[in-house]
Amino acid sequence: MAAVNLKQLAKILNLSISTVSKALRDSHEIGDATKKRVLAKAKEMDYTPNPFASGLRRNKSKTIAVVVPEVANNYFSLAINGIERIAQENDYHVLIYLTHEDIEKEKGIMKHLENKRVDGVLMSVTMNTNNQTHLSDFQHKGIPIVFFDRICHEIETAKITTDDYISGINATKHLIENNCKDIAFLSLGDEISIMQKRKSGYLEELHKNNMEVKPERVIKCGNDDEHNYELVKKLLTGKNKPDGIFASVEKLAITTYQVCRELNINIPNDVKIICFSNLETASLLSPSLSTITQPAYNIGKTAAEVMFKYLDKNKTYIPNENIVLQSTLHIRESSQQIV
Amino acid sequence: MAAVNLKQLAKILNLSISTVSKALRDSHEIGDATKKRVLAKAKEMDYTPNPFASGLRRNKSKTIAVVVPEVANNYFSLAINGIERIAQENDYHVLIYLTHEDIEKEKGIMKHLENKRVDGVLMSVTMNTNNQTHLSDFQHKGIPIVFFDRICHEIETAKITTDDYISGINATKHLIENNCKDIAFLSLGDEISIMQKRKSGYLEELHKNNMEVKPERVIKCGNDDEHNYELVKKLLTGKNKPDGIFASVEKLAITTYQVCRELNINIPNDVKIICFSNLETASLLSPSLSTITQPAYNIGKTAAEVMFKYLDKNKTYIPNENIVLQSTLHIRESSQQIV
DNA sequence: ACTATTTACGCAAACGATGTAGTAATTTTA
DNA sequence: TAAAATTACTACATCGTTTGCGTAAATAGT
Repeated sequence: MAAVNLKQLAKILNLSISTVSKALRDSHEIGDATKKRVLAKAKEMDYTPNPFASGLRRNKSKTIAVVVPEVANNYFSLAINGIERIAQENDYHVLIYLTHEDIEKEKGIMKHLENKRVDGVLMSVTMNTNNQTHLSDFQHKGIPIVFFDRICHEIETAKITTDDYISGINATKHLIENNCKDIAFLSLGDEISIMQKRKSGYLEELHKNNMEVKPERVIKCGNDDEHNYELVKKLLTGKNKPDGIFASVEKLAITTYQVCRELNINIPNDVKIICFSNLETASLLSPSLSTITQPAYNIGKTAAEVMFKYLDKNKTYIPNENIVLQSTLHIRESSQQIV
Repeated sequence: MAAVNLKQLAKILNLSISTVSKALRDSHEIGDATKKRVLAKAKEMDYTPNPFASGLRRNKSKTIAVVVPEVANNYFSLAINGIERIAQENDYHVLIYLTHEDIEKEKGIMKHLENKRVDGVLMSVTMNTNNQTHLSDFQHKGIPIVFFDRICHEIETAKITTDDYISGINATKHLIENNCKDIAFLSLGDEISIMQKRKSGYLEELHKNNMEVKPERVIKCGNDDEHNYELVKKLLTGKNKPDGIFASVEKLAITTYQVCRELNINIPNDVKIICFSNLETASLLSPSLSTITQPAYNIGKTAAEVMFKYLDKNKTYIPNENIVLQSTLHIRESSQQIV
């Protein structure tokens, strides 16, 4: 019942502890016959090395951490799926930490992880992460970070993103092609880079089409869903309504749908909507929702692969590298001009 | 930059390692003045104890594992949310493992966890977990398990579930009240207890209403989405179609929606649908989806709380306990008789 | 004033695995 | 055939913390 350890195995086999240890690690110092004997007994006794002992000795945790804002989110849960897959393949364990978009919580989590509990961190920062000293401090402790999606430009490391700027352009262009004259952009905060990029694409495309860029059409939403609801409601109330909405994240599109339902605004007749989303049921919504869909699973998978590429080589320093995966545009009813 | 350890702290403070250690743990053996001096220096030097060393010494990992079939699933991601919250409050770390409904993977994961890497496991078993020896073996290693939702009756421990039998009755009753004469039940496998309970509720209610219980109306779906699609398509093709569908899990309802779309079957006119689901966008679907919604966040939270109740007392044995939380029925368009 | 007790600290042995440095016995080499 | 090299093992220090025990000095008790 109690876990068997090397000492007990050694005693039973009439060998020294180090011989058993080496045999299990297939060292050349140990004879083949002995190795076989040890392996057999170890299997029989169901021996498995104590991770704390070897972690302490080898200074390796065989664990990575994933730090994300939320898990009850289609994008992040798919990314975690990809990460977990690669971690299992590499015989690694995955710790998960949720920041709930709280920068203080993010700092606290990083502090907790500084003590070598993990070999590396995969993260998507908070919407409020405008200052990165807690991240560079962390890096200087010798633990590598790889960013995905919500990256931190100032930190030198690998960053996995999607083509947010292009997607921003394409989404906006699509709305314009479908006759939108006045497009609003729903942003989630404005600190983080993906928002800047998506917004840049939006602004750039407006500009290219000689459309007026009205600052009040960029709505800075946040983490409080009710407040977001009010913001969107205000946007869609009164005479001066936009006829197109580009939501930078899924939940803001959902909020918009709810507001439209309350205000009896018809999508896409009165207002057209497109958004970044990994919603499975996008095509089943009423009306079906046009999305820019990020390859979330692959983003997670890629982030993990990059991390392990360096961990395998025992490199704690990961040089700057930008890996950009492509999102796909799924045009559905919510953004289409009705003919 | 390199992490500072007790030895270095002790040298700087001109104290012994044990004094520093005890001071940090607020031992009564250490004088107040010394304690203050140590605490201050530790903070200044940013000391944090090595988790492997203390884990090894104290035989405590300060970590729990969550083993679930999927994470890209509204129910489980909400549950994880609740678990993570409680874990953070208790200064614990959360490892996550996905079985992808693969019983062999589940066994492998449990084997990996046997070596005291975690202090406890919160789990929802695979749809195929019909044999529990790997779980009882695990328990006998002295690591407690708490089950949530997909429980294993045979294992003696705490189990957090919802009122699945009652919900099964209520959902079926609701369909009958809305004039359904021939209701199909979409099951996910048939091994696990929640399926048995949901199905029992369904069968019981049919029986109570003197409705014929046709075995072919219980469709055993699985983990292969395409195969499920075919099963549902077959169910809804031809003359002898059911006029009501009770989907035991969210994804089977989504599949049903997709099939209905392909076959041009009108919901709820031709067939009414209700399902267990934590889909945020249930009310935005076309038609809006009637659901039995489980308190997923609270289930996770409760499971974690029960676990910590025992971990705090250093009890590795958790006696049998069934905690049942209530689901709520949300009636929407998909199941309603049109008047 | 002389013995008990308390206070405040240090020593050293764990925890379990790993890896370096040894050491006999055997084999190879010159 | 003596020296060198290889083989197959063991002893032991080490990773960083924790903790039981020991012990001086200070304090209290009689």
